[in-house]
Amino acid sequence: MELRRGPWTLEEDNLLIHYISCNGEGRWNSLAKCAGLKRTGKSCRLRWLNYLKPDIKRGNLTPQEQLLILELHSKWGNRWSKIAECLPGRTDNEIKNYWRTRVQKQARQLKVDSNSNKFLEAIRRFWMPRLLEKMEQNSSVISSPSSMETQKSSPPSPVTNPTPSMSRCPKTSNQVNTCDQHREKSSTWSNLNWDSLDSVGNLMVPENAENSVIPSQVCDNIAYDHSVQDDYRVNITSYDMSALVSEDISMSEFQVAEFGWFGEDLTSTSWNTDELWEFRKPDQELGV
DNA sequence: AAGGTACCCAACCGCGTCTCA
DNA sequence: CTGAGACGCGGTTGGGTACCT
Repeated sequence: MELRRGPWTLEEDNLLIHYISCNGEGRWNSLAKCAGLKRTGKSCRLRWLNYLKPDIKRGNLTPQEQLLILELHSKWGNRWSKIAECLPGRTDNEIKNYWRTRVQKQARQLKVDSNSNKFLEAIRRFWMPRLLEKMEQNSSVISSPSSMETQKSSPPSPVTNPTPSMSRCPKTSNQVNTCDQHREKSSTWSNLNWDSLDSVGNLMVPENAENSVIPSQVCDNIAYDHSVQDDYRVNITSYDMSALVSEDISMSEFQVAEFGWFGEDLTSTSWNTDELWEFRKPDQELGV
């Protein structure tokens, strides 16, 4: 029998869902045959785990999820499945994609290794606090959680949307995107402060940034202290970020190539205001 | 308007580990 | 113990879409 490859069709999704709902998952090779799917067991498993499984959370990663990913990756490295265990409803594939497309891109532009201490410290000392600051700002203009627009995490709907089209939020006009735009800026990082952030948290990048490095004396002297408890799954919302925002290091000590990432997330991520409030409730557990 | 580019993400691939006969 | 099949993980690719020039 010739095996099918490529994108799954609605019919295939329905076959897989129906079979698993009746017989459970596992034994993927035989499952594929019994369900009448011309797919490998591997393909069926992947489709189920990454897309069709009912408890999969759709939509962009919330800021707190992003923070958790950064923190866990600094501890565990590319252990995507292990990291995914701490983010209910998120798949290792999704987290891996996030890391590769967002985080590693920033590291490349900084010309540092995404696993280096320098990059980690840049994240922890500036991006995370800045993200939290943005969250504070956003929450302060919100009158009440109940009035917020709510984005419910919805299970995949293969019947109506087997392969959802991607949607990218348009970039704001003042967002920094390209090296050409960077070259237009003449300021130096020694002059950089938080006022260099645009309205959505992007850092406005100076001309000479691409040749700059983060001073090692700054990063190397910092003891890397993981304050996160091992049981991330339980403590996902009680993660204390206060230490991150209380550090007294000026931005001018760091020289970076582009910090568009968190700012971009703040605009492109459809994290909702309910989640912001949830993030501020220290004792609440997240979907565990 | 059209072509080029960047981005996102679903899906595939290779390989290591596990399980069981 | 060993070999085969199943499973799971991490790396990579390719297609679709949005944005840019």
